[in-house]
Amino acid sequence: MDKGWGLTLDSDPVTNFFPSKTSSTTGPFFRLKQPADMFHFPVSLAGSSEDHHGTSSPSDENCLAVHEVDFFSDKKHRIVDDREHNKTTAVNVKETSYGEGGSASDLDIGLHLLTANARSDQSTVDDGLSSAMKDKRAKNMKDKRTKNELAQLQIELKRKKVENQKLRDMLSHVSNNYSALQMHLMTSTQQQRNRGAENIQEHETQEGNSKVKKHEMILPIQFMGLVPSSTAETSEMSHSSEERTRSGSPIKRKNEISQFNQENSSFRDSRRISREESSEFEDWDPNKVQKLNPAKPIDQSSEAIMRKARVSVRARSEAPMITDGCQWRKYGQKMAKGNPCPRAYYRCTMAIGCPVRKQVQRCAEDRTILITTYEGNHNHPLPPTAMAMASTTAAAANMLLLGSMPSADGIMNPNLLARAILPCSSNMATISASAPFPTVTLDLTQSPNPLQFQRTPNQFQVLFPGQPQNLASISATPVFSQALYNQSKFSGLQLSHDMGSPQLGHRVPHPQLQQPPQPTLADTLSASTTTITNDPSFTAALAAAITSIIGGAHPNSSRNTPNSNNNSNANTTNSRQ
DNA sequence: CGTATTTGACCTGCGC
DNA sequence: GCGCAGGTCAAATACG
Repeated sequence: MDKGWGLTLDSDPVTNFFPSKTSSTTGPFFRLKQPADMFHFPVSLAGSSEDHHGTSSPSDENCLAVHEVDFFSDKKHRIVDDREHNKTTAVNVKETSYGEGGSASDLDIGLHLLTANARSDQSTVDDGLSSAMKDKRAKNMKDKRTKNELAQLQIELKRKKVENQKLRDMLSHVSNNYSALQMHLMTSTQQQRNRGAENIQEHETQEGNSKVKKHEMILPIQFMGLVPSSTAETSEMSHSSEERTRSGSPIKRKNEISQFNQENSSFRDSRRISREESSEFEDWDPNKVQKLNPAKPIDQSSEAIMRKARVSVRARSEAPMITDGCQWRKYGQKMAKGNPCPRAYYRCTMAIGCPVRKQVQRCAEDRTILITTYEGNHNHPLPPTAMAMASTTAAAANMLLLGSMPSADGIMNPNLLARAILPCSSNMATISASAPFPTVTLDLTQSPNPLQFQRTPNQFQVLFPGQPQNLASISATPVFSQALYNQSKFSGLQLSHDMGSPQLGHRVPHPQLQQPPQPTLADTLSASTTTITNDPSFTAALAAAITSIIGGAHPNSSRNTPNSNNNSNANTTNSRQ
């Protein structure tokens, strides 16, 4: 502060100028009022340096260097390079400061010194300047203003980028917290039920209980698809076929085994598989694994079903496929019987060896409806935009898993289960246990105006119980997935229990099966609604979910097709070719 | 030129 | 055993 003056103006929109680095190091001193400005000052300085050098001219040496920097706040700061008492500079300070609405009262003591000095010398200086010099100077000023506007825009751009990055970090953080909280809630609920069940089933062996607990701890993690589960995935892939045979009707078991063997045989073909995938499957052997893991009947069989459980999402979309946040690579297309539209096969490419696949096909009856069928669990973290759909499908798959438990009829009545699971919207979610794989269908085509939700998410609590069409949109949220998951557990198991299950003897009984005070669906709905409405991340999750649904219908969303998304992951799946 | 998509061939299961 | 259908592979092709 020993050689320059700083001044500030709050309402002067005059274009600013930055001093060159040279000037800033040799003499002029910048004084900024607020510490926050110091944070961004280096960025501004860098831009200003270019401006000054780019317009350097003899006259520039006499030109004013007044800089107005619009930082985060609305306050604008003018930095003055006094150019060592140059009188011309002083004149321009006066012109720009007062002539455009600047208030002298806003000036600090430095300005007063400067302007006082300028006023005293103004007449003589102006008299000595030729009109040509004035024009030239005006031109230079204009150029500098333009360039500074550009610099300012660049600064703004940088600032926006920084803010975006911060927001992304925050969103990621919130998502992680949300996931953790969600899982904590789930495990707590499970443990609570376990405690209640343990009071009743005292005859159960300690081993059986440990299996159940392990099972219930594993499922939420995998089903929600919120954490990397490479180990879980590999274990999932190493399920014994024998355990698969315990989990369904003879037909279903046969299909599962054959399908799995088909996969296994193809995966074992070293010519066809990548090293990453082969490492995941090459050692698979039903008998071998059965020997190695003789004491994991529950999670093995459940995960085996999960592997083949499918979640079909029906949504209206003009795009080739809906935007679900994941990256997919198309690996095949086939004409399916009974549908003139081809069925496309996609594989998740967000991580090496991710087993998730999906089929995309247009509805034969209504070409505007896009049917996307998901299969498998992601073995990698998901971006927030993908979390919604992934968790929804995972929860639905879990609904299948628990709903397809063996019963007297092999598999319980799908329609009955669907109505029990989603009593308020049985026409939205349907379950098909027909061969080859159990499939739950989420019909999102009945949502009249999803944007309405985006605008007024608070309506959710009101609309949830009574408006199935909105439930469709809701179902795409992780929260509702949680509700779906819980409901499926309650309903499915309750039905299983009611209908009797002679084959349950082969499995470790679920605590819920023998827990007298079963939560009612109303309780579940109420709890789910409370959870949803109290969840601070719900709005973001809902927005992401809706975006994932709507995005597919947007013409521009086609850029999110595998064509455009797989660039960064191309070597992931292409490496095997 | 690297990567993604296309598309015919191939594999497997299932029904007859 | 044969044909059909679903699913996958991988060479050919397209694309940026």
